Order: sequence, then structure tokens, then C-alpha cells
Amino acid sequence: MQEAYELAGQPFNLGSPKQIGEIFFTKLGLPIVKKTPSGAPSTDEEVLEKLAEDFPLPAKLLMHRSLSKLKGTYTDKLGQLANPRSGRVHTHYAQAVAVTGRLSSNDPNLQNIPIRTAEGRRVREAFVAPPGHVIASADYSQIELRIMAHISGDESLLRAFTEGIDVHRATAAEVFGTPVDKVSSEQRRYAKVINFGLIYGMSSFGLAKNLGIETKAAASYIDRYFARYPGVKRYMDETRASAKEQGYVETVFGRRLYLPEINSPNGPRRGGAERAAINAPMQGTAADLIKLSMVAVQDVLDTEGRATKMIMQVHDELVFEVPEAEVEWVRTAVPRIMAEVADLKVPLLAEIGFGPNWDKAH
DNA sequence: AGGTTAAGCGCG
DNA sequence: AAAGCGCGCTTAACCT
Repeated sequence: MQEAYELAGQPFNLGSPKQIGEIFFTKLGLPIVKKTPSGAPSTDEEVLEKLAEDFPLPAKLLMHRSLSKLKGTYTDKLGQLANPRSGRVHTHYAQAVAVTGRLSSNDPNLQNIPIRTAEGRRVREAFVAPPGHVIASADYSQIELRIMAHISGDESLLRAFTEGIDVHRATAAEVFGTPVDKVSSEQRRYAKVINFGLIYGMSSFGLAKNLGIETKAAASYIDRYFARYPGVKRYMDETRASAKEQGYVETVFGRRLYLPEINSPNGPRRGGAERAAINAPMQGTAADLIKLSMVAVQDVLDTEGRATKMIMQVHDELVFEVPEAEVEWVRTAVPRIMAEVADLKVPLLAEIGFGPNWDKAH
């Protein structure tokens, strides 16, 4: 998109990294917050949010970035990609691209349709059901944390899921030493970031940056977490160790990810491999489970001669086009099949919603 | 004209 | 030295 703007009488283009750099860091004298891997001053979202505290231009650029992303990637593009015969967009799923065993989606990618902002959700609303049908979305609840509980065998984490407690709330109670029903919304928010961070092998440095706190404070949260969930600590240590010994890690169902850099003398590379080793069993087992679900659900649809169609997969979510007459059947059958697809040490939970479009189905 | 890389950002 | 896993798509800039 060519959008000409003007600053001090000179035209410039908001889409040009070179021009942004020249304007921000040379002409206006804004501080360089961080650099990209190649050494250029970064202008990513995190940097711009910080610069916006002291200067007016970065906020405008952020607005332009988000809107042009939506327009250029989705609004302008999806309509062009509709098949003239079916009037629909038909994605391609790749089964052997993602190293963890996930599917990937391309041309168009339907696994990154916006949902996190109100403007973005308007794109999602364009995915509509035909007359007489509704869209159903069935997704696994906290699937990766449940898998972490299963693999690690950690008693407290297993108990939280078995008793059906909100897992972020449970974590907050443990880490902050508060009764479960006294957890504040900020404590829960912190616990949620900690839980997600653990799945990705995040360090105290990363946690600190994410929460906007001191690295030492973040380190003490992590220490408290591991004190309360010693099984998770053991999982992290043993997974790293066995990855170094064997050169690979495995999902619960035995699919392997080889990690050739796990013993590299190069620190950053080795660190990357260690984080992948922590994450892959969880992300990969989740991928195994939803693949089993896809097969199991389709098998029942076929056997029973149902008219419901499975139309998309988004990692922990299956999307269906459902004739109105089959809604009540789908509402009970699909989450049950998804929950019963494997017998782990924790119950699996799948939730389902219905609506006239993909957004409203959530 | 066409391909590749860097940077950034959409999702789970 | 880097610091959070896995993807695909877009634009600008650079290269052949």
C-alpha cells in the first residue's frame, strides 16, 4: 500500500522501514530502544509502544500498521481467493511442515484469522454459514497445560485439572500463597503469563519483560512456582537431559523431534534447542490429539450419515458447518468424542459454541 | 522481470 | 550472546 504522508514539508511512506528509521532516529532524535538481528534500529510494536510514551508519532504508526495489516492480508485478499465455482475460500493443509506435528495452513492461511481485537474480529465475521446452517467451533480447553500435567505427573497440577479448578487461578493461589477464592485479577493475570511462559521454556528475563517487572522478581516467581509444582521442575530438567543424551524428544504418542543443536557449543543455538525440547512434547501431543479427534469425529459423521461438515482445523479447534437440525446432536457428540479420544491422567475438556458466523461461534 | 532476505505481525 | 515454542503472509529492499 502506497500511502504518502508529510513531515516538516517532506513526503514519506509509513510502510518503508528505511524512511521510518531516518525520520525517527535521525531527524526526530528518538532513542534507539533495541536493534534487530542485523543491527538496524527496531521499530516493532514493543518499541513503538515505549516511544509512544514520549512522542506523538509512534502511536499513529502503530494504528497504521495494524489497520494496513488487516486490510492488506485479509480484507483485500480473502475475497480474491474465493473459488469461483464454490464461492468459498479453500485452504491447503500441510501435514509435514511443522516439526512438532501440527498442521499448517496456506493459500490462504486460515489458521491466523484475526480474533484478538474488535477490528480484527470483523474479518472473522465474514466466515458465514449458508442458509439453514450454523457455524460450530469446538476447542480443547488448556490442552497444553493438561498435557504438561499428564507428562510431568505433578500432583498439584493434576489435582487442579481433576477438580476442575481454573488453572491460572490455581497457579496464582500457589505462587502467591493466597486462598483460591481470594486470588485477585492481577494475580491471575501474572499466573497466566507464568503458565504460558513455562510451556515455551521462558527464562526469568523473558518473564520480567512480559510482566514489566524486575528480573529478580520474575526469578523469585519462577522459584516459587517450581517449589509448588516440583513435578513440573523435574519434567523440565529430565526433558533437557534426555534430549541431550538421545538427541530427540517424543510426544506421548511417540512422534519424535530431532534436535541436532541440543549439544551445540553455540550458546544461543543450544538455548533455542533446549526450549524447543521443552515445548515440543506438549505442542506435539496436542497436535496428535486433535488429529485423532479429526479422524474419530469424521468416522462418526460418516457412520451415522450426518450432513454436518468438518471444514477447518486451527491447532486446538475444529470448525464445522452444521444444518440446524443437527445442532443439538453436534453440541453433545463432538465435545464428547474430542474428550474421549485419549485416556490421560487428567480429563480432557472440549467446549463448543454455535453462531451464524465464525466469530459468533466462540 | 523475478527471486531472496529482513522485518514485522496475524494466529494457536 | 541471548533471553518465548510453532507457523504463513506482506512489504520494502536488495540481488541476479
